[in-house]
Amino acid sequence: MIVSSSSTELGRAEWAVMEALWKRGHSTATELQHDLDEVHHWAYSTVKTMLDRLVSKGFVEAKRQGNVYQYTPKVHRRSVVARAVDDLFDRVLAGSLTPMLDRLIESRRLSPTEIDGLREMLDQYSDEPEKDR
Amino acid sequence: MIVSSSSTELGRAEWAVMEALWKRGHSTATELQHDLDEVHHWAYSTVKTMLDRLVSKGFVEAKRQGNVYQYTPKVHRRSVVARAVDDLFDRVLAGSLTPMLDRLIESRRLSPTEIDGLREMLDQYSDEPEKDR
DNA sequence: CAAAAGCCTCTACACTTGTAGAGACATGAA
DNA sequence: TTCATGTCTCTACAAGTGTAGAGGCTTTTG
Repeated sequence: MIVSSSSTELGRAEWAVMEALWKRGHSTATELQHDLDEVHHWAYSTVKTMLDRLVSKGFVEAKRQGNVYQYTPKVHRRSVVARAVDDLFDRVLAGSLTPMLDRLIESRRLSPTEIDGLREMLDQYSDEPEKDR
Repeated sequence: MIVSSSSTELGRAEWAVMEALWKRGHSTATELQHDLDEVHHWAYSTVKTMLDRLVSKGFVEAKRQGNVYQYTPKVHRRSVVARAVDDLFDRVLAGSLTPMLDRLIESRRLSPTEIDGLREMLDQYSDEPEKDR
């Protein structure tokens, strides 16, 4: 097959597929399609296309096993999330962070536990020497 | 002119134009094009297209003054940022926030001042009663 | 007035993303 | 062996996004 592209970004649907794949660790297209079917009613070929695109973007690895492909994430969720966050910064916030943090707080998305965790991180962070910028 | 679309999301270039417009408060296409020219070498018509798309998306208002259009933001930066942040959450983080905060810290994007600010916000936040979820 | 300059409108095109149908191949069951 | 079933490959298409050229009106200027 010849699907080719190479952007670094994932669309919504692609994310959903990645999430499903991360959840399973590795999987076939059919399995994923079933998993995803609970939420998104995508045809097999839709999921397959997504997977193949993810492969050409380097997020997923495909190994043929007999006549079936096993797909495996090639990247950790952490790092992809990191990229997405960075992306939002560069793209949207362009340097000014506080509006975002502000928003985090405002929208009540932080659980008390998360707040504590964040406090710890902050403490830790301000102890450490500053790296760049 | 008949450019029509209506998604709620802004692409990179659209963001850049919005930023430039917010900075000025209101502006003509030509002015914006000049402003943006320092970073992005966009043709006049490129900027104009962006503006018109932003208008049909409801982010910007266009008023004809004589033979020239004055463009004005119809939405506050805050709220658009908020939307973008929410979007990233729903799309990417799907509930688990800490990786994101983690990332914030990790990437050294927080200035000491911001950290202090954040501390304050956290304090304030944990005093307030919890709203939903 | 004629030419230049400035801003506008139209139109277009390539790439990305979401979504999927149609037909091909293989493999197990009748 | 033939058929059904599972899986794959190819192809396509619409909407969204980045990018811009070409040509048209109007206002300024020589």
